[in-house]
Amino acid sequence: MYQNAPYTYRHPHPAVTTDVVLFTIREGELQLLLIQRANAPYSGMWALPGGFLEINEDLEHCAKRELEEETGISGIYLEQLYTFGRPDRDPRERVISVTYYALTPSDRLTPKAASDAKATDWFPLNTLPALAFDHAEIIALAQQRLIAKLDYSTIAFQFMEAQFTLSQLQSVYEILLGTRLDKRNFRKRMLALGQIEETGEQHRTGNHRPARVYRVKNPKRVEIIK
Amino acid sequence: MYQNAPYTYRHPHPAVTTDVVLFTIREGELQLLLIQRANAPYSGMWALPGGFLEINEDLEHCAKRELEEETGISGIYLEQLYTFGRPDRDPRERVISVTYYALTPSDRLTPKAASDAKATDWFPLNTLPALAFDHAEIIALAQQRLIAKLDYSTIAFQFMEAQFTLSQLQSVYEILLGTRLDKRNFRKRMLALGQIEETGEQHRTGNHRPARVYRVKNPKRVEIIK
DNA sequence: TATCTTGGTGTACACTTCACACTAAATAGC
DNA sequence: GCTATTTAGTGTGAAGTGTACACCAAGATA
Repeated sequence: MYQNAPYTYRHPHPAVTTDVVLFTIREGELQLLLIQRANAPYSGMWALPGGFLEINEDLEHCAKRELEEETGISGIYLEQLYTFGRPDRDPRERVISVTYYALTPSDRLTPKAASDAKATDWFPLNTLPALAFDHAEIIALAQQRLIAKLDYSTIAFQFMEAQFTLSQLQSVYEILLGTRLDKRNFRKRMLALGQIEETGEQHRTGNHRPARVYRVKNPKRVEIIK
Repeated sequence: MYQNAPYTYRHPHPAVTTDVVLFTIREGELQLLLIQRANAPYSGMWALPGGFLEINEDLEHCAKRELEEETGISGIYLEQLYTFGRPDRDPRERVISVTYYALTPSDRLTPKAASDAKATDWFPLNTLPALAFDHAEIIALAQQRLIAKLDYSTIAFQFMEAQFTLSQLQSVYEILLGTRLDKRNFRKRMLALGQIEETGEQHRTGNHRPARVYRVKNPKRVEIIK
């Protein structure tokens, strides 16, 4: 199958891939999206969605394309995480992986069975299956970065639907931080950011007072806050 | 010259390089190290020290090796900055550049004329020469990251010699932030970090009281501070 | 010994963060 | 339709953190 190989270089070149750590909040937990590998190496094991960079493709485009091809998910905001390049991280050849992370609301998902019939599923971070390559390391770094960013950015808003209540937002923060937060202080802080506004609508559910509905003023934008 | 080219792939592969943004404080300014290109493309223009990844070499090793080969500077702590990969960023072929940044005290430098006779020099950030490739963009990002990290890490200690006075440290912060700082508050804050300690020695210079000398407790380590 | 220069120190006020408890509005069951 | 239940929504005081600010100390020089 290499018989027509037309790509020849004077010096050896590594392959370049992108991989995406896509987080969501589901079932009261932080979860992430994995695909099951159909082929060697690591056949049957789970891995981050990702794949090889095309020769005239922007890195971020590659990450988005592979994510969509493998999981059907598109239109989300990616942020570059880190570039992994240990010489032995892929047994086939030298592979440099430029990794990205992203957050999505839990309904936007529909991780449809991908084109090439691999399985696709969400996993809670504390019950991950056996992972291919150095993907466990990548995930650990992504989680660390996500938690750190909670403190000084509006990154958590990316977990929210277009419309949400303050209780829902608080619940997201509580899950991510692993602690309960004070309701009054939380609301004060969120409103003081000036990044969300009331829609005027109400959200009714269950036998209790309805909640005011909010939206993010400029979604797709992660603001850095003092 | 391609006649013996033995490196053949089924799919096209990009080249991978590393580039390093090395900052120092010199002459009361933030400066960075550039090398003058001897060959096309961008011959005669200035560029970040860096070069092609060897096929079995770790990314960070490559960055350190190229830095040493081109400038004679070694033994400094690098941190990965970002990976740049716009398809047209290098006119020769597709090149992905994994960039690093680093800080060094101003005396450790000796940017010796490099092996292949290119010029090497320090430049203040506001009077940079014409830069090759997308290196202006890389430098801008590195500077932004450096300033941001001042706030929540001990990164500035990496500009210091092994021994330094609090006035010298304050001067570094003032140059980086572009403002004057209050002496008492600055000292209080630095000492409260618990990252520096007195050596017991004194630093005498000029006709005034000598200054106490401090050292960083664990150099080579950038601590994240609340 | 007087002058000059940088090194070194404490306190009061403003502001931010944190702890804390009750009323409001809707639903469901009787 | 009244009561119970459940989540939504609101303010204040205390503690802690950050900021502004001025004088004495120690050595060098003339």
